[in-house]
Amino acid sequence: MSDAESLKKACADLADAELLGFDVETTDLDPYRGDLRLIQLSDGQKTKVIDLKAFRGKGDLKTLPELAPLREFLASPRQRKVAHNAKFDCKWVRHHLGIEVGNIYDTYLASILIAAGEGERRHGLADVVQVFLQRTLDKTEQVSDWSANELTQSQVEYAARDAAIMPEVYEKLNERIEQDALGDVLALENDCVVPVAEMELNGFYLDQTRWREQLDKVVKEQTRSGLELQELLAAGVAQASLFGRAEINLDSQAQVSEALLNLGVPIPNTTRAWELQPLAEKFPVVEKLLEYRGFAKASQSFGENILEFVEPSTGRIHADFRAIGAPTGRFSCSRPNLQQIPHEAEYRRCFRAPEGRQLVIADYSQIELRILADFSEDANFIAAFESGQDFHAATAAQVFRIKTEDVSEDQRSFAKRLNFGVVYGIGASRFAMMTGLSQSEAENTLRKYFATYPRLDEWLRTAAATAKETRMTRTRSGRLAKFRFDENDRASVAAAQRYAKNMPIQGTSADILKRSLRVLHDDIRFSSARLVNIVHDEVIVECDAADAEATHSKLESAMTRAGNEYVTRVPVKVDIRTADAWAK
DNA sequence: GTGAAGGGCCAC
DNA sequence: AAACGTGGCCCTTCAC
Repeated sequence: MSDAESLKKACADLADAELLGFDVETTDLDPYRGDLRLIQLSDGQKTKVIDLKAFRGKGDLKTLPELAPLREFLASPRQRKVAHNAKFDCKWVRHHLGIEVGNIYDTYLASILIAAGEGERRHGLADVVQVFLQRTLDKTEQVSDWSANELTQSQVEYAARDAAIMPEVYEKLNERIEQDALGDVLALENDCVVPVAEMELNGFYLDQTRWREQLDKVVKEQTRSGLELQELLAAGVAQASLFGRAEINLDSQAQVSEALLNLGVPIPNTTRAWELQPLAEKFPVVEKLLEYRGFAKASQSFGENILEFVEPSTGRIHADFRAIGAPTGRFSCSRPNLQQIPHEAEYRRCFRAPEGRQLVIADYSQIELRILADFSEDANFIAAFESGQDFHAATAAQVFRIKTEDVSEDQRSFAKRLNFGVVYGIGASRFAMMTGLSQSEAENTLRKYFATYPRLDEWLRTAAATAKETRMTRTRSGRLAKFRFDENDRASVAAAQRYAKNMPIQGTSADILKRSLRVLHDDIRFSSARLVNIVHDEVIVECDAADAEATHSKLESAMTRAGNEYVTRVPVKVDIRTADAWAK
């Protein structure tokens, strides 16, 4: 339909439904580039396909009175809107109709939660319909031309079908969600859809001039370093090649390895930085290679490519966040990945607040260790946090049985690396390699560590043992991870056990971050504050300079409250600052 | 030309 | 022989 009267009637027709399939068709994948063409709503019996093309000519869709019934309908929390990858639909409705969709149920996220990290299962709507309804869904019209003046019968039918099937998909999926006790974690995920959709629409402002200045510097350095490296490597190639000096592709590890061999450098199995590092002192060419690699990485991964993601109409970067990017529940981010911007100030200072705005940057302090303390209920581990002192120094004091003020820099460093290693299920050999201790010294230190924290030791052992039996584990929200391993393959058992130790910790951290996004969203509504980036345990909000103080306390409070919902035996600490830019 | 695999490295 | 968890993206290499 495409007129005001029938739109009003359509909304009234569906008003009594508790559950509605919800879908949109658009002329592009990017809401900043294309138009929202169709909105489809269905209770499973009655299906309404609303063509916005006719309304577009009449004014701004955000305020057009004729669309008011639709906007109210979508915003209302009364009907549950069931959509597949609802983030997509929410972004379009938010951007083009100015509406925050109320009461979302995302079957895409539900399907991923049910799969619990198992197998290579796909989660497109057609895949989910196949698995849960044993029916084949034709998606060929998905990529058809949705900008045509007149849509074909086939297009309209396709659009209607996608919405009409959703209530049925919901029934089947939700049955499994209940069976697998995934209701709470799905609610957590559904609550995040709108905050994440808005974060992507908000984008993160990048100072392109600063970025380019930094890039120019790096490229110059890379060129200089590359020439010098070429010089040093040429000596090796000259002997090997009758034609004398040949250009080496410095980005080819095969060519570089060969040249290094010719120079008599005893290269290890790999040419990774941490393997080459010990050789750098003896061989200037290795040192030069490492220097070159640093500049190459910087210019290739954090150069022009990032600038290409700046949306011209906003001057900002609108990255793509996947809510369940990892089976642990962590987000992943791409195009570009704003979660891997180098920590150095030269890069992060380019991500700044525009004129008149400020950034409020908050992160959970040592959240994974606090979660581990909370899980294990180890009195000493908890005490180390409750002391309020430097945590790694406090553990060093406990492990080495000395006063905190007597802890040496070395001892603190050992404690720090142990604390982090433990979260990943580290073994003595890896710890030895990491610290330069001998195997037996490493074993000794680990033994002392676990003697200090007996309940922690116990928790980790139980996690590993249970994993072997049940082949699954959960986070605090009930997020489930299943894993496969071959009982006869010791390496695969060990890998599964490390995962079983780490997943509940990493995953609970993800739960907490997600919860904080929802709490924050509700707290900053109707203010100038906008969520612009998240990095696993960090949240970045941009706001008017005048609102900085209020935003600061709202963010701190939201994150603390979210943390306290999942971590109760250990204090949750949020480090927070207001700044012009992301850099410290 | 396109795509997958592998090495390498950035983040937490 | 041995590897400490989760990602994305760059480049080269190699197959089609």
